[in-house]
Amino acid sequence: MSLKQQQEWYEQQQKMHVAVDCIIFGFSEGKLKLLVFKRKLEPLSGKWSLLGSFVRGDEDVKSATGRVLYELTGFKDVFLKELKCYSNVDRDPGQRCISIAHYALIDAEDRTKQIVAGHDAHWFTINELPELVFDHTMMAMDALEALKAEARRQPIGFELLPECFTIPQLQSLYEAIYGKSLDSRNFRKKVNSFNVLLKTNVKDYGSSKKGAYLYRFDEARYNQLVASGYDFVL
Amino acid sequence: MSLKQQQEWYEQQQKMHVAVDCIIFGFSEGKLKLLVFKRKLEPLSGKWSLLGSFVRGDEDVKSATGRVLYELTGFKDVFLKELKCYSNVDRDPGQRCISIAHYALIDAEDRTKQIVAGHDAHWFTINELPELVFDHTMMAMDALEALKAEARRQPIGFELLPECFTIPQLQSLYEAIYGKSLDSRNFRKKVNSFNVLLKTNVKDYGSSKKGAYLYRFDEARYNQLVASGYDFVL
DNA sequence: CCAAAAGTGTTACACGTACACCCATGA
DNA sequence: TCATGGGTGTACGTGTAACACTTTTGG
Repeated sequence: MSLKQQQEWYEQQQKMHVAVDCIIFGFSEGKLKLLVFKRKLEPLSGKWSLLGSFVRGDEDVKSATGRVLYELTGFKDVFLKELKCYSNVDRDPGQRCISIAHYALIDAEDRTKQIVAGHDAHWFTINELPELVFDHTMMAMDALEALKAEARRQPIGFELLPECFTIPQLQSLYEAIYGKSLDSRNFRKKVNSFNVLLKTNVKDYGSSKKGAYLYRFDEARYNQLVASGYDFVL
Repeated sequence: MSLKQQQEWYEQQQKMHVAVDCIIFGFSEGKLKLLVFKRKLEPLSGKWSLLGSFVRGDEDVKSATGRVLYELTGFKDVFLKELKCYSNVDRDPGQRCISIAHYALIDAEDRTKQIVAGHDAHWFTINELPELVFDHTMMAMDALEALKAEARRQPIGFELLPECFTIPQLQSLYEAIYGKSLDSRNFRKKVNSFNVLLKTNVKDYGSSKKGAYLYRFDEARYNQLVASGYDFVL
């Protein structure tokens, strides 16, 4: 096949819109939450929707997700993991459009409140999600499953917490992810066995009179654990 | 935003070619293998390549993968699992083109020999792979990692074997996937504990004088195990 | 009778899991 | 002083991993 023929053949093939959608997980008030936005485009303008965008000609899919996440939340270097490609022929009533979904883990407490207000966005607890446009509800369910599965392979829980956190906070995060309560003694034992926590001398009195010690985590050791594929079952 | 504006906006967005590629795993002669094809298109015509195709307007991504797999190998209802979306801007020197890769598990012994000959294809042992076009080598490496990870979650090993197989065959398959040797007593104990094997009275004398009993697996029990998310660590 | 692969049990150790009480503090 | 959440140790059972010998049969 000549180069010209090849170019013609490429042209014959149907092109498609390629979008990205992002399931944004956060953790606040002891609950696992999802950040969803009021859609600004027809069709279904005004309905709740995941964060999304079309992929530009000069960026790859993950960059596109990172870009739109940055544009709307100001967060950079967010934990982003590819979930799945959604490609049903009629998933978008506008035009043929496939979407590659990623999920993101961010610290919801932090600066997000203003951002949320400024973009018609809202944090919903995962089991109180409103109806979402298109196949976004499916994406959210799939992402939750993936998060559960991933939580036992990697210590991703930390991505959802602020820099300093208490053990009870960490435990309640894992309880929220797994949807069941854990024994605090066994939890501490396990977490300590990984040697990824650095105890500070500071106590957090936010949720008890006695106060709980704040920890930060040991990045080096943490990355080492992730790289070695350690199993993080809690 | 009006419907017209929305349509215009959709149109402004760059469309892309959307392709699928398929990493086809097989198991024969005690080795884990990959089926690769001589590329028939410029650029890089004649080089080794994974099985691929463009996605048509009337099919989703997984269907497209299934279709091209069927067209070239005649296999239907193959185990297919989405791997990852490859979307580097310059991954295809022809045009901007993203590709969603799946991996497939098929019984390599079976009917594939004629097919292979008829399509300029070849089974390569995974650690003797030739150079592949574009980012296909990366896809193959990623697929192997994913297969290893998946093998401990689901009893996918069976997909790669003929209907009847011996325990030593099954063991050597897992040894090939994990890249290490396993203790035969522990292996049998573990496999038996799943109750997915049905012993036949037939022996296979292909690899020993004594002969090894052939087993088939219990579909019902197998599907039940997969559904319950049982951990299949060997 | 020998080589080559199939098949079979037991033991030690690690890890997961269940479980109850004291501590520190603010109200 | 009491209510609330933080923090600690032990005992038991399950599952994993290490280990060697007998059986069958074709050449």
